[in-house]
Amino acid sequence: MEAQLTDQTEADSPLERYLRLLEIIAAFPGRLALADVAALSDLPKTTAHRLLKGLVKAELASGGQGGRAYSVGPRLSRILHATAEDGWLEALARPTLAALAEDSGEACYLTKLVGSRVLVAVSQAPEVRWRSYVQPGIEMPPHAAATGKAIIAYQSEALIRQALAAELPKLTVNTRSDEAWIREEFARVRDRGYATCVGEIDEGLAAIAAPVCQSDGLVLYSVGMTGPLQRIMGDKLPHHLAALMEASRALANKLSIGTKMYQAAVSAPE
Amino acid sequence: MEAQLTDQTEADSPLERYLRLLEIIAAFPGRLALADVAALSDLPKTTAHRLLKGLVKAELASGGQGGRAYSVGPRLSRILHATAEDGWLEALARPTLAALAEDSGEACYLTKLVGSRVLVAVSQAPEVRWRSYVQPGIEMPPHAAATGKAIIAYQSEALIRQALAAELPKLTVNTRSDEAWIREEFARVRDRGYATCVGEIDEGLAAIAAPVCQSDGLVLYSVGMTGPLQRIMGDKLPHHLAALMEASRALANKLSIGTKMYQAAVSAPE
DNA sequence: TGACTCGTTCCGATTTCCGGAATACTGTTC
DNA sequence: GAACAGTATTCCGGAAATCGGAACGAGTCA
Repeated sequence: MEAQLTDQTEADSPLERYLRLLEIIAAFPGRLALADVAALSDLPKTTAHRLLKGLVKAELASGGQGGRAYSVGPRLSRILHATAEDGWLEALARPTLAALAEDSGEACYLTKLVGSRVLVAVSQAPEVRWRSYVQPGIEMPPHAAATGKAIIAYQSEALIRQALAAELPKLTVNTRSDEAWIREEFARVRDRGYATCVGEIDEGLAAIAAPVCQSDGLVLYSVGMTGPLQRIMGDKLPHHLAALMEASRALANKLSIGTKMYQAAVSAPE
Repeated sequence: MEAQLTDQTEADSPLERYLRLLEIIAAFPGRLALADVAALSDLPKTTAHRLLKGLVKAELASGGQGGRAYSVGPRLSRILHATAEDGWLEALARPTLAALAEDSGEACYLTKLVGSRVLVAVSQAPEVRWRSYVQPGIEMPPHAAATGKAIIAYQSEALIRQALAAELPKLTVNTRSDEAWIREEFARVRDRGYATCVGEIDEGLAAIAAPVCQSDGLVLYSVGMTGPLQRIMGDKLPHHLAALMEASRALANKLSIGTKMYQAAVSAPE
């Protein structure tokens, strides 16, 4: 072997190999087959195949099976988004949330996906009066909360399973904890484009929520509105829904630019 | 053999463990010590320590040594930036590049770091006439091109070594391929804040380039200007350099908005 | 000083990874 | 339809990495 030059290269751990492959498919997203990856990485086809399968299973890469065109999976984005201290997010989302809260007179908030959990990132109560307020940082149950459903329903099967593996408490008589129903509910959410919560967390409270879709189709955030059941689900529901969907679109626009700038800037040199 | 039911016990491969740790430190950046990570991940201290060291060595995480506060490293950002279609980048950079090209009358372009290679992301020729045009997507050699030097000179030792491990062809009589000289050149680049290429790629061509520095020091892009040697390196060089540095600052500003919000939010109590 | 916690190193048992050889699955050509 | 090229995928013995309990230095508080 001509191992003169490769000799000085540092230890080639399995982790390093995974990352090298990931960088290769990241450089040419969606246009590399197994043979290409193997050639570019100087690895035997067999080894490249095994490593790629590992990357796909970990959701770091996607494609592979039959489609034979690998690209970067959703997990990287999820990790980087989870790092965000919510300062910049707040600055971008606050105006939209404030307008939504003012228009509806209800509490509105933005949630984000952290691992397989859904946390409140930014919260905004309407000016009018103290009605309700959603504390930033609290966790939204994926099977009951509108914002929880609105995010989890759009995730990969692996992440959905992970989310549903957690304890799913029956909070009220309306709460459904059986997986079959929850999956049907997720299908309804995807079908309608928004999620609801009708007395499933608190008997008198309802909520509606919409996913915030990135340009690449990933859903890492959702925007929600909550209040007394009659006020949310009454005559004004169509109006609330229209405003919510409009807010979702506006946020998608801002966040898709803001997150990319944030990703460029995050991480510390030393 | 028939392990259909054991299917639900997710395989806990080493890669999966690495990622779980990474997600944990991503969720609480800069405030977790080893013991915390071990507790949150349900792993023995020893194992957590070993895995974290692996993450740090791979530049997926940073911190660790003594500082006892882990956070997400620069590598994830690099990978995600490599995958990003350059649409948003183009929208942000095009006006600045156009102004620079118009002012100088030369071809100007923005390059980005992809793995350990430097590729042209956005290119802009001056209106005046056909002079030269740099094709987006082509690779810039790290030892000869001004834009290559301007990015690689600011990277970590590991990435510099990786970049210089590639073949460094002697393109003209002026090209230097010996590592000692290249590292001195990188030091000069860091010292002056810009890079040059004087007939090192084509005998009659010269180029100048400046890194686009994020406010935290990370360099993922550089902006360059190229043209005939006499026109670039002649009397107008000071003017070109000033315009280039100004363009670099303008681009850095656009890309760093996220960081400033982040820092404002982080400078909190405790 | 002693008790405590922290990060770190050591090392045998265990597990995973490695990659050549062989196999299965396409779609194309004659 | 048979032969063929080009894929992706499985098999499996040898090699190498990982695992984590035990033990070690360094710092801290009482």
